[in-house]
Amino acid sequence: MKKSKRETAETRRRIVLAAAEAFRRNGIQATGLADIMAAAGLTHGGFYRHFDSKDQLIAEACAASLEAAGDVPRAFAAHYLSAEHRDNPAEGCLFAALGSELARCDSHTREAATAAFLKAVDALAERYGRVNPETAKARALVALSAMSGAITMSRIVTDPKLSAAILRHMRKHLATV
Amino acid sequence: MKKSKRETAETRRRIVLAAAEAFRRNGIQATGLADIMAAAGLTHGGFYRHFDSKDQLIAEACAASLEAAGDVPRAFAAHYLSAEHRDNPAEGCLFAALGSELARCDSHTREAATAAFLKAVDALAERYGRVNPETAKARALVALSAMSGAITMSRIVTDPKLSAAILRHMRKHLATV
DNA sequence: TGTACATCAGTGAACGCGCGTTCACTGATGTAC
DNA sequence: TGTACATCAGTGAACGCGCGTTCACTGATGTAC
Repeated sequence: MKKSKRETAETRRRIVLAAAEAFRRNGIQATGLADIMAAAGLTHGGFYRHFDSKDQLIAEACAASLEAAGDVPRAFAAHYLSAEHRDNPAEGCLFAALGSELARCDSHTREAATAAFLKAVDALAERYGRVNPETAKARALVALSAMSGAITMSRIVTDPKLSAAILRHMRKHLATV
Repeated sequence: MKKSKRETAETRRRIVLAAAEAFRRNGIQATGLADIMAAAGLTHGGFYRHFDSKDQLIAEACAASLEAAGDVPRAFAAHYLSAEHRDNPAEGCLFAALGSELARCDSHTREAATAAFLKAVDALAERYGRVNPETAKARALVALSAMSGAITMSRIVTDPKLSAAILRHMRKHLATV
């Protein structure tokens, strides 16, 4: 059942994207390779034709999640701090979905995360207009950290009103900065 | 080898505290019951004389972590956003250490977390002086979410200077609010 | 207060299970002639 | 262009391992008389 090079590359990509979603939805440790392979429409035996280890997939899946986030869109904070984002971690921000797990990942994964974070910081800083670049970058650092913390807290809390209040007040707060 | 009631209660407490530390240090899923029992100076077989399940221990250990945090001390933000706190998750804030894992825990655990978060919000709000209570509470919500996000980001990032900058800028930012 | 007995905290071995990983095998693909 | 063969993506079963959980057993404790 050998596949063409193009099919092989597509399969590999499918596995990475399935992993990126599953990790954000259920956590890295809680997601088994068999789950991911099944989500990609395969059996788990074939995994090692594409990757050396689960750790390698983790690094690539996280990089893919961060890449998919892309540049910071207009009205970024409003969308980031929405109930929709809170309720759909699988399609949302990696830092919010996996923050504390990410902090314990190996250096490959954390370096990918660092690069993507810096890229997001720069993209956001550019939108701060006519302040000096250092100040803009500092603001962006603060805003991104604060936003990911707010989404995480809004997901932990069991009271829906409190959860909504966390997002609403953080939105207002960042609008005034 | 039956133990006295007092000894039994002390043992139970020791298990909970060992779990609270181990969970924050290594993550909840990554920490085995045998690890915890060994840290408490016991063999793993005795676990079920004290708890019904790992989930029950998770809830109690998280509650203990949150309780140990206690009231919001003076110069709270400066200490919370320190390199020392960043480098010692085992003795630090539960939300920062386990945020994304906590968001996937059962309702018992998340309710304990919610109650403790609200308590911390109120304690911090009181320190905002002469603004009206609602505004103070909103500020406290924002500050606590932002701080936990900043510590988490500072732990993910591999560049020490960037990590320090995240904490420094968040400290400055919250000082001006 | 002293004795006989039921309780139960803790031990250490065992359980089933799911995990990451490996492997023999299949058969379509790509390559060499 | 056609044929023969090596490659290798994917399957499905198996591996060892560590996990949460259970259990028979031990012996000090607390209780009933």
